[in-house]
Amino acid sequence: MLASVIVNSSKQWIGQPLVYEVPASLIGEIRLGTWVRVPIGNRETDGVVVGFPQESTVQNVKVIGEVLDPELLPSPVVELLLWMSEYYLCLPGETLPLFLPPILKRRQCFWSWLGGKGREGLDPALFINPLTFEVAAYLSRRGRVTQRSLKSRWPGKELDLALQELEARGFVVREWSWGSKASKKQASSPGLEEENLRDIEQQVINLTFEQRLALKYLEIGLKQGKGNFLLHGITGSGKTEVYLRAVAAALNLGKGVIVLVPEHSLIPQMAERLKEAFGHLVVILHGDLPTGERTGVWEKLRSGEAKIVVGTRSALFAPLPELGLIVIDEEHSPTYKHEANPRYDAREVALKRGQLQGAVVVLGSATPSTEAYFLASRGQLKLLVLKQRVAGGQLPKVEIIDMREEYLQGRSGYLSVRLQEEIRTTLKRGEQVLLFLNRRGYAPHVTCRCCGYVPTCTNCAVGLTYHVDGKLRCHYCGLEKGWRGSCPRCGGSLALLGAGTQRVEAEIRTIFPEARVLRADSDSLKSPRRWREIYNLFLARQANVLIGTQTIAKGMDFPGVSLVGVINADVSLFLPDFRARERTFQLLTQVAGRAGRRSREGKVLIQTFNPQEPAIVLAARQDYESFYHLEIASRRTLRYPPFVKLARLGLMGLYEGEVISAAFSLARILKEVGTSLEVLGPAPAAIPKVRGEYRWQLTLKAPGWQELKEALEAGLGRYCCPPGIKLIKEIGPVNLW
DNA sequence: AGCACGCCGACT
DNA sequence: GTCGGCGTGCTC
Repeated sequence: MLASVIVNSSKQWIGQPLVYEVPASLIGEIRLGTWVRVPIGNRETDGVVVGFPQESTVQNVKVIGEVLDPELLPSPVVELLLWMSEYYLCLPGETLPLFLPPILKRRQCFWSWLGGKGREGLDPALFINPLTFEVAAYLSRRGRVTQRSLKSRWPGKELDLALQELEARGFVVREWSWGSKASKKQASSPGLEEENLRDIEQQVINLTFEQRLALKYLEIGLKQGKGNFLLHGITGSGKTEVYLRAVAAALNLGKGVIVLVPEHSLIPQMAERLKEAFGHLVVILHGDLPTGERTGVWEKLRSGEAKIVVGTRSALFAPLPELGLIVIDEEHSPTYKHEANPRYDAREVALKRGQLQGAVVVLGSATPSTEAYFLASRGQLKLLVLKQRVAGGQLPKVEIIDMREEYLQGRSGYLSVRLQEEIRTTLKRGEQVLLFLNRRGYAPHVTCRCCGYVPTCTNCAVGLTYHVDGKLRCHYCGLEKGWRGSCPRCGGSLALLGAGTQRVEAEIRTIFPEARVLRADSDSLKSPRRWREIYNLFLARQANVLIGTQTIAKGMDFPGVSLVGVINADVSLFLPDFRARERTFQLLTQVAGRAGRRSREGKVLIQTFNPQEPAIVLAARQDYESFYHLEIASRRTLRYPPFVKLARLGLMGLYEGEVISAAFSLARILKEVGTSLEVLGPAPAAIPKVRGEYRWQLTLKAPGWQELKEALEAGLGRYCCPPGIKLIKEIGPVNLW
């Protein structure tokens, strides 16, 4: 019997699994996901079993030495690992780390005596092997002994045979557990507080009709162990209540739950809601947890001590052996795409994991991705709709402000007269204002008035942004440059153009000196603690104006806010990305949803130079369906997802000429192999140079994943990547490159 | 990690 | 001509 094993070579996992022989003594002990000790070269290391090939082309197949843990990973999780490696074109050894904690802790193997009291009842003649009697006598005295101690007492192969004989005849049983402390048998009750569950049950009365209907579908799915759903609920419609009730239903079936949120800052509020209901069954998992903590959480989930994990996309790989439900909140968020190998999409992986483990998958959003809504229209996701706002909250009044007119009237600031008026009256009423701007820093464009010189980053070939501390910064690599105010080329004066969060903050402080202003962007939020501080200050009304970027657009619930201003709705609209309009629509809809979440009527002002743009007009009307129909028509016409499957091949290197010629020769090969493959490019990447490396790209279109993969395999098989060039393979790219 | 192989520069 | 620097790649 053979096993393929992902082997650890020092700190790295070898990409391609290696084939070993399973010794007769370990057959039955080894399955998918077993952690084993194996020989490699002239030494030993550990590895994870990921398959059982029939044959091997390798001559000197070595033999697996020892089982370190029979079930490090649940089998379906190993299947998921292999599927991901194939789907995203990477090696299993690259995928494995996603599924493992930073420190692998070994469980101990124990042998427990079952066969009656003392050695009196034991007859040496009962056993074939003479050692067996001795071992039996020893075990019957001690009751429970680690394998390690038996090995030290009886070194050599004989012991294994003795234990095998005892196990086969039911005298002893093998157990795996942590440490040497006496077995703490508690696996019976999941530890769920009955009272809390009852609370949850009672809350069903307070659900709206739509929420109850959605829940009903989810419960049916949970009972059947299958079903994929798109929960389309406008902001404030109570998606979270539906999630909570579905979680309770999954727990009642003895199953675990994974809840994903798009970013860090959103974990606490989701976790708090879940902890209120399910207490210590809830754990948090994300990339920035300290190593030890991450390992602890991972163990709790694996052992069943914890059953609900809340986290960012990496929490999708939590080792839950019994999985009932996966929730992906704010499903449309681009953060669900991983930007390193393996370049997976958490939404796709969640659907696959659900299928492999018999779990229900719920994608939730107020503004679903075009792809998800399309799947729903095809019946591949069951659409659940929440159109009503709960607790009498009203949709805000949205007003679009045409900034072209402002400028025609000779105004030069970044706050329109109308927005200033509204800020003034809002502050007078003692209410709060949220200002949204997608750019940090002070001025994103710096240009010489005389010769047109633009200070750029030497590493990244992008323009530098001026910051209030008097420095020019690159927003890609963080490079800082001093500022002299004059052009280094002609000595002319440099103009500061465009507005970032700092500039808007300055403008607010000038116009409203009495306002208490807070700024929330990645400059002011260096640490998650700082974000928490700002959040709490604003919530406690210690400030009345909050200016921010992305982070404040998502999920934040400030009851005191009655005015939301979008400074420049156009920034994201004209990016060279087929999803630019969708992003703009989503962003504006989410931002608008921040106003008037409670009973107070809210107002939203959107400043734009494109007041007719459908993404803006329809966001203002909170009209998702109309936007979707426009968008899906455009995707069909232009042949973009979901009508085709995309891939991106990125080439990086220190010398531009080499990168370009590599890109062209790769393109030529792909054009030759492609029957159903459409090759776009080569073209320089959107950011053509990052951290000193030049980047070119090819975009590939195919009818589906299968065709894409076949063409890529054929093409890349014939392509020899020159030294000094890095090739990045990405299936289903989501972000600009 | 270890170990082989391999391709350049300094030596006998 | 050979010896040996350590960069790169392989380990079933």
